[in-house]
Amino acid sequence: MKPAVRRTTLAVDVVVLSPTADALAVLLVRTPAGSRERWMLPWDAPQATEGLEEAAARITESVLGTTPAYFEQVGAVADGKRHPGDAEVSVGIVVLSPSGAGAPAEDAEWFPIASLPTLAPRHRTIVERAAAVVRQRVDQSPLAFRLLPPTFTLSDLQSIYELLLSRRLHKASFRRALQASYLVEPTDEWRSEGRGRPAQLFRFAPKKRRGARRGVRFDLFSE
Amino acid sequence: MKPAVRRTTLAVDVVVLSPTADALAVLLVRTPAGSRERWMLPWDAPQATEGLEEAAARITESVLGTTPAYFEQVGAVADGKRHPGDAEVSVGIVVLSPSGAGAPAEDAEWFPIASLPTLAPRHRTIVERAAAVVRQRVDQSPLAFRLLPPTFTLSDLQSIYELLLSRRLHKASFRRALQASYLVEPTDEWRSEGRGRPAQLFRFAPKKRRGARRGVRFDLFSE
DNA sequence: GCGAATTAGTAACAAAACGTCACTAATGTC
DNA sequence: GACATTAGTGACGTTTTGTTACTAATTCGC
Repeated sequence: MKPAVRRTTLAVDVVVLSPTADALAVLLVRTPAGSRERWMLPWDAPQATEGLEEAAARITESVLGTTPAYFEQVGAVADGKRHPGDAEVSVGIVVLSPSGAGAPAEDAEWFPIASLPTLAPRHRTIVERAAAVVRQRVDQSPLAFRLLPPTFTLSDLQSIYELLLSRRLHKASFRRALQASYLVEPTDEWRSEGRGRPAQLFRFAPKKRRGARRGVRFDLFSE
Repeated sequence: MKPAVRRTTLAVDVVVLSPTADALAVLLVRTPAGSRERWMLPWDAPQATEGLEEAAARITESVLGTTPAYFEQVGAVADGKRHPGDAEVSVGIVVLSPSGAGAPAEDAEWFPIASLPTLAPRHRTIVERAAAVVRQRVDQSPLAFRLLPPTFTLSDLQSIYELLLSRRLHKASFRRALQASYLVEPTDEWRSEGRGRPAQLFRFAPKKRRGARRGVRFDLFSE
């Protein structure tokens, strides 16, 4: 084998996710005039000196006005399908943005992930894979907390999990599991939403857990 | 934002994993004369018409002589660290090869993952991330079965899980969980290894499981 | 041939985790 | 003050899990 590099057109495509009223939303930008679709994921080529997550941060910044702190890679895609900039290879990156952080630029808009407008096929693939990645990692990384402001109520947190997993969770079980995980700590503040009992605010503050590793799970094929 | 593609040097770096006697092994190839390190991961640029997994299959084929069937993406890396071919961006791909499948080419060799020779920094990163990815997904995808021949004993399977997770599992728990998962079915064959009671051979044959989804896990930070 | 060693496989029990129901608590609305 | 609404918890039965201890089938040494 005589390996050799080859110059390839590369794009970083960013799936910015944020919870809206009652659905996960994706940030899309309007395409330039003359494009086949009206909307696309924010994307750009990575600059020479810049890492891929850095590129994703820069792209997000330009569309949302804030620099996000949390990324997950969706992976690289070279499926031959059409990309808005005709990149041969795309690197998909998910950016998690807390509700209420930043504001979409003039040509950008939030869309519920379940009802997106038509996208270039490559972009549709990336959004689907992004959703799968997020769903898969939600209980192995502190993903859900990155979709919330620094302090939040436990009901808020449960709603995020319900959005991400798209199924209802039982309140008592959820709280018991959370308690056992030492991931949050209460603050002194309480928030009254209008009606109902005020809720205590918590913050994400994971404590070192002793390595109580359990057996194998065999959670395959979870559909 | 005016996104535009840019030509970038890209490499597909392949981490071929296979179980050897008592450790996971990585397949490395000798570097060309004059390189800083003596060994490297097999790699190449993806050809114009070829997907990334296809490229990984081709590269593996050229080093091991067999076309593997299972891939996991490690993700794209553009960390500025040195790559043997000075690619700006690497896509890492894990290939799982059953024990005994194929034979290393003349300039290739298996190394236990825990004691690799010096690699270019980029390659070291990719191996580390590959190990992490495999460990993380082992109970969500049928990963372990791809490291075994088509039929295997339950003790074989348990050993693979122990290799991947690098911790011991309890036999009874392991088998009970496996039973409940409907992932394997027994064959009529038995294998005698020399000493000890012969073991029944099983094959990987996942059955549709009713979606008995449970609550959230909060298995964070399982370091 | 026969006991010791070795590997495979399982039954059964205790502890932990989980799903659920039913309740108490604090607020706003009428 | 009754009631609707949201927050939070106690308690109970069921399921899952970790562990121990056993039985089963083979080879090895003698």
